[in-house]
Amino acid sequence: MGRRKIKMEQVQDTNTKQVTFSKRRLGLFKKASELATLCNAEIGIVVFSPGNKPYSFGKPNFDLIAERFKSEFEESDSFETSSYTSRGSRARQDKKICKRLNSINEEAEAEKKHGEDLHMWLESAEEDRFNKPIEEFTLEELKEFEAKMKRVQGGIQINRDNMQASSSLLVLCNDVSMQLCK
Amino acid sequence: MGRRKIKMEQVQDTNTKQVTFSKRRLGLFKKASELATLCNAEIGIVVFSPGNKPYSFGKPNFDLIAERFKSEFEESDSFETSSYTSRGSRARQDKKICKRLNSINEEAEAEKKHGEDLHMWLESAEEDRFNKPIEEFTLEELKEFEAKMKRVQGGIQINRDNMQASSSLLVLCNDVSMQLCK
DNA sequence: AACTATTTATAAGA
DNA sequence: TTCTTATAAATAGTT
Repeated sequence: MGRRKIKMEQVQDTNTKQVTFSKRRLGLFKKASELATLCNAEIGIVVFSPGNKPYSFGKPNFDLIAERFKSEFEESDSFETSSYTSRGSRARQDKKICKRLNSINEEAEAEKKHGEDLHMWLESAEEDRFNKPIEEFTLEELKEFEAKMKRVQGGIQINRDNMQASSSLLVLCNDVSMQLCK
Repeated sequence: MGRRKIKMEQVQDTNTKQVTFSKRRLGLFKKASELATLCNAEIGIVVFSPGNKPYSFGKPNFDLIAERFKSEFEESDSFETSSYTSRGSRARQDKKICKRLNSINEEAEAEKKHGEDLHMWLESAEEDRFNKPIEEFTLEELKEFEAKMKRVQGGIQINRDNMQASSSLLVLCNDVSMQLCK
């Protein structure tokens, strides 16, 4: 997409890489915004630059949720009025949310679980559904699958609403990290 | 970017919107993949379709992205916090989330939704647009897995990144909701 | 699912 | 860094 076609590999020249990152990050966010608008979709993106600076994007309902969180935080710190103090307070709250997510991650011991997920999935797929398209899985089969997932992971529930809630937290973190690092 | 320029507003026709979503979500993920490759950047994306189906993308994987949140916030926050005050605030947040989760959790639809969500998750593994070198699993494991999935569904190719992202997200969601609502 | 006419993104260059 | 522009890439409407 430019004067020349480029290889899909890490750009070697540091400066060029930085320029490419800036341009493409903006492009990506624009695409995300369009997707959200055109399709009424909810999107959250986090990007860490090669220099490890975080950038994020979120649209649109998650922003509202994030706003709610912010309001709550500010409410709880109503005795502090200077913007400096407020920011400190915000940061503390933000940290707590992310710490919670993090501790969850540690507890999960992600690497191991991934392996177990894979094996579980394999087992489930193996049973008797050889030529069945995914659309034909019955609710019973799906429930059985879920039961197996639970055994492996000790209680996973695949629930859309929970996912949304969690995503809200993640996106809130994104939003926060963007502000902190602006 | 097509036969005609379109207005940046929600697409009205349901079918067209679905097609647009599919095309653009893939485009977005491809862009994200390129950005990650070219600039050695880390990226995480969560997208909910208009039908609330979750899709995600992560490179190198979702866990690492989440991990990055943690370190960023610990670096940015050197304040000590009164646990009393934060607990009050935290509790309010928790309550809000619980309320939200509960309100959405309608008994009548529960079973159906559950089945649909499982279905979604299975579907999310179908794409193979962004293959990456294997890190967490051995090549043998992946090949075996892929072979089995193909037998089951007649040609599914697993996207490791997407699967990991989905898996991680599920783990996060589950644990978050458990902590918040119990 | 494919296919193009067009629009959009962007690699180099200024 | 910001703007310009030639070209690659994405995609809206079509088949």
